[in-house]
Amino acid sequence: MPRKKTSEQPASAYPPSVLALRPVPKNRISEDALAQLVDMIVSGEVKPGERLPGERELAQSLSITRTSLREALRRLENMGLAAVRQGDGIYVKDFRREANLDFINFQAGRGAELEPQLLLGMDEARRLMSAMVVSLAARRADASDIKELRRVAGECPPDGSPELLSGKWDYDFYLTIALASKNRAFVCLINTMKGMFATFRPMYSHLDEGRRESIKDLNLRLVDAIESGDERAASAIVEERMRQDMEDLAKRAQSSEKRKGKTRKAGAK
Amino acid sequence: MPRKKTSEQPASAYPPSVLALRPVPKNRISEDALAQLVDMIVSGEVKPGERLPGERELAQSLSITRTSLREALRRLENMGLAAVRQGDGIYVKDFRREANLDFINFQAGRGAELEPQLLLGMDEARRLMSAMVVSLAARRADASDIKELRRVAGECPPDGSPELLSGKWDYDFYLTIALASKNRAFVCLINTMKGMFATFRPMYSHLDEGRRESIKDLNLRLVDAIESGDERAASAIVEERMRQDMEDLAKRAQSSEKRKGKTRKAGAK
DNA sequence: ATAATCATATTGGTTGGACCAATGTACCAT
DNA sequence: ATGGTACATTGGTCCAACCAATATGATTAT
Repeated sequence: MPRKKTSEQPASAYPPSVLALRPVPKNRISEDALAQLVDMIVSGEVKPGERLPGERELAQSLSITRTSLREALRRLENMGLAAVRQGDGIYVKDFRREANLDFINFQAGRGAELEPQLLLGMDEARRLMSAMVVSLAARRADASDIKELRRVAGECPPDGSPELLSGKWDYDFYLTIALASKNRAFVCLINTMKGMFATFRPMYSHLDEGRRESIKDLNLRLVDAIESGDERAASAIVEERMRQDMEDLAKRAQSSEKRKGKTRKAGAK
Repeated sequence: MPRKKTSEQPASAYPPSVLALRPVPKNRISEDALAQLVDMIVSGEVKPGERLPGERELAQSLSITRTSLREALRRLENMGLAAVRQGDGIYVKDFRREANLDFINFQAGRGAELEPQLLLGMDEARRLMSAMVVSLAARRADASDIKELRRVAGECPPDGSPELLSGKWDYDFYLTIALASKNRAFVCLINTMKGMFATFRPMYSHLDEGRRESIKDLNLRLVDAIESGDERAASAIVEERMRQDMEDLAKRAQSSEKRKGKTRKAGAK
């Protein structure tokens, strides 16, 4: 594609498509390899401290080149799952102790079946951190922030709609809140949690339907609370709703757990 | 190095070295390249939406191979600073809006001079999130957690010692707290914040000296509060100390700001 | 015996260049 | 206008070397 001048690029200018189609997973081969490596570690197939085969052998096992494998390894390192040392080898770390949010992000981003314990932990973290950001936003939001918040909240699609289900919308709303908190670290935090929104929204969508208050109304109420500067009220709105969701989810998970007896392993091999 | 059996590997078995030497930056070339790209973006040398030169040209400019450049690009993508699209090109994203914690982690991890605004935001986030984890730990820590906490806290080196200055020790302590919170997502959070401990501890070390209570004593007091299960008291200890630090830091930053008139730019080029 | 030194095989790090696959552009047919 | 098509450009992958660090074991010095 020969370029001409290509001045700018308005970033995300989505077509007005109404259909809800998955964006088509344009796999990068290193991502697939990475997923396999992660599964191998999380499933316990390889244990902490253990030494993995060399890059050459690993690449061959995965039927890819060292080049691609290395791209995967960089991220594996970054997630805190492995340590790669020149002249030595690739060592598995204890992910229960050393994995970081990039790991969670990766797992949430793809379809990976998460361990129930981790899932509940993520949800709790999401609840507490969201409340925190909301609280800060209530303290610092100025008039233009409120305006923007109300705009985003007003555009919230109806409960159950596919747009909302993608979690993209929750993300947009909370990103706006984070921007209003005037703390860029929290903006980064919300961005890191992006994958989590996509993970949880579909889980709660069932609960949403037939509820007394639509998400849109709830969020508009939240904006009001933020505008009034009442930190406690604002964070309480978030806490309350999310706590309800969590309890419902836990209840359902519990009964579903009972139904199948034991937890399945997610490992590959 | 011919292998034999290599059973396990006790992970970090540091020699009893007393000297405080930097671990020697064993640069991976892709890291250097990455740092340059990040600087280019953060400094505003290239703007959001803008299109970067192709991989081939970019690699040549950096005097590295495409292979190495690509490893850097993967992380640049992961930090939320750029979007790479096959057949199209590499586009700069708006880091103020889309960067995530991996970005902060990277910046904090190296010496990068952080913008004061971001620095204060990070500190506030650190304070709030630490208090949150402590609060949860107070709610859920069991006897063995307390024992481990007390052990780690007891080994805290004296204020001003080089060990403590590295931030590694703060990290260990808070990781133990996170483990006691029984929420693996928070364990991940602490791991993501690891670089921040290394960033802030040296800043506060000046304040530590000549203080009424050593860090060790403070933390032992914190463990007591956690043991008693008093969430409020426990988180209050953290909040109070960190708030003090923040205020002192802000005060100092302010006067230092006044002294030099304007903020320096950290960009390369 | 014990400790220091050295040679070496192994392993990750980097290179250069080739080819595959996706995509924007411009041009053409309808 | 609309839709198709050829093509140049750009990222994605592969391959096969060579460089650099390091664990290991034999050698040598003490």
